[in-house]
Amino acid sequence: MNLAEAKAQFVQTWGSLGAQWGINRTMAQIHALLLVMPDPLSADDIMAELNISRGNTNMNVRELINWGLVERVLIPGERKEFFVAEKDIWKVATYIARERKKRELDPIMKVLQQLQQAEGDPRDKELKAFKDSISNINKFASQTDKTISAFIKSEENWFYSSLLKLIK
Amino acid sequence: MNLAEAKAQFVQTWGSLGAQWGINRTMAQIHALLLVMPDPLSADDIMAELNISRGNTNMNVRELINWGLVERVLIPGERKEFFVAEKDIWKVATYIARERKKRELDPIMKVLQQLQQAEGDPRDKELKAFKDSISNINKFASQTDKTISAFIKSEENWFYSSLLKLIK
DNA sequence: TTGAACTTTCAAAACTTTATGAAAACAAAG
DNA sequence: CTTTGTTTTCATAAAGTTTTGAAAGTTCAA
Repeated sequence: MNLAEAKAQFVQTWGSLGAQWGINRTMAQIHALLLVMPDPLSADDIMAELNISRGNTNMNVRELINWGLVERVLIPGERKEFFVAEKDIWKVATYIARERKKRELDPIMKVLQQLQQAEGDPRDKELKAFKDSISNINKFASQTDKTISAFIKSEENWFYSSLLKLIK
Repeated sequence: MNLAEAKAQFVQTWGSLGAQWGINRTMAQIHALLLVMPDPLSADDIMAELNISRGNTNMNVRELINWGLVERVLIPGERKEFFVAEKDIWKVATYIARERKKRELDPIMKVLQQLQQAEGDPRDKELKAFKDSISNINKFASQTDKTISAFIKSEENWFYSSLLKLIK
């Protein structure tokens, strides 16, 4: 397998992986393409490389920027905008963790809190069983939340401490 | 909020959460319903409770059984089949982890192995950059794989050790 | 101010996934 | 073997998601 083939394979694999997660195929493919390209690409480059429309490119690049996985860069003398992906895979993982926590874990924890307040006769066995189930799920969710927060934080600290070294 | 409302809310929330993951909405709703019901339900119960068709019920229950999240139970004197969900949320988490590892992580690791073999002039800078990227992703994937395996294994051990206590 | 280069939006079309329900298959009881 | 209650399958319908591309919007140099 040569370099071009390998790159294409990577883009395609990352794409179908993304699809299995909540991320859409094109968004994952654009991310893969940028991950594998050392230099910034323009919207036109991405369109040509992946054979997708301008609108599609624009939409998905914007979403990647929202997730913090891709950055706009300006190249002096060029009018177009260019894009690069965060290459440090640990950072990528923490950005994804942060985003998914926000979108998935936080909302369910909120609902679980409410469900614990379910009212009724305290001697009702069914009610008791329900509250127990919810309480267990709640404990699990809190534990998971703490773990993810710690993971995200560890990466942030790493970032700030190296920033500190840099400016000191 | 009374018990019935709380249950309905839980089923609905768990359902939309599942949809954000790879799991489909109905599958997650059936799971939630069984989680919250102390006694086994039949296919007809599920159909009535969630307003879905027989085919849909059958398909999604089967998938839940594949994942190990739900079990068929036979009730003496009844001709129908009944279903119960695993209620221990930690076990649920490990079953899901196991299934997702198998479907998502294992295949990508296989591809990454292959991509490291990409051929070409060893002095080519681009090739070198590509191999470096892949190598980093690979390291990350292995680390993740180990962590998940450890998690799955810890649960298995816990299971076997309590089984042992039980029969001893 | 104009117009060329570029980006963004959005309604409609293409595509993908999921659900339905009638029919087939199966299994227990008579 | 036949009837009856039940589960499974599968072609088709419905719902949901993603993509397209043309039009509107923006920016900037001249």
